[in-house]
Amino acid sequence: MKIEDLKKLTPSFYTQKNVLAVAKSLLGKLLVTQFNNQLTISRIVETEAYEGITDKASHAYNNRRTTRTEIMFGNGGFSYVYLCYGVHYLFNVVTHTINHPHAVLIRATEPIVGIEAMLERTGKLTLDYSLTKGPGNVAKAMGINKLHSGINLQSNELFIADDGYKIFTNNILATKRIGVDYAGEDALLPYRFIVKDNLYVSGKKSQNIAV
DNA sequence: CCAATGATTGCCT
DNA sequence: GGCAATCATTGGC
Repeated sequence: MKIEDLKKLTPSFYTQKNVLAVAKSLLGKLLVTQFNNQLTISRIVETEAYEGITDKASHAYNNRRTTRTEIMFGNGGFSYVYLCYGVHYLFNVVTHTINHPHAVLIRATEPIVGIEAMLERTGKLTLDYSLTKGPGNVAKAMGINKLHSGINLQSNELFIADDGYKIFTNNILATKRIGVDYAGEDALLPYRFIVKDNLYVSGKKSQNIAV
């Protein structure tokens, strides 16, 4: 796979008003990073939607606008990366338009290109499903950190592409979001989307992958 | 200024 | 299943 063959998702994809539709559409798309000339690609299999100022689980809830979340208040199509628990970077895609701080968290992917680099970045010796299972692991394997917050997803170093791979609607499951119990009734919203039976989806025990 | 905390993970029992 | 790691950000004083 060559980077010039990959078709980036357009700005109008990201500025859609329905963040749930975007979160679902992102399933099956390719997350591409090329930092320091190292190409890594993985396929998105789990997402979570954060619906702006009315969503108690969102960093932008109640129009809370801070230095960290400022990028969410800008136009869709940019990355929002932040440090969680002082330990893990989580990669989000900003959606909707200016002053509508919606975002989609990428929670799990399936490694496609640059697996050696991913193993090196994560300090793993062998490939198993934990390599890109869970949002912290996705960012680590793809080489995404705080420096990559606010990047335009039309950039060549970080973007999402469509290679024609289709996920059918009946293979998508919606569940409540993970780790947002503090959000009261909003913690129950079915805003997490997963590819049915995909072994990289978070929450299952990892096992070795047959070669 | 400073204490509290989290959109998690992995190791321990 | 329980919990420690670890720190930028946040909000209160």
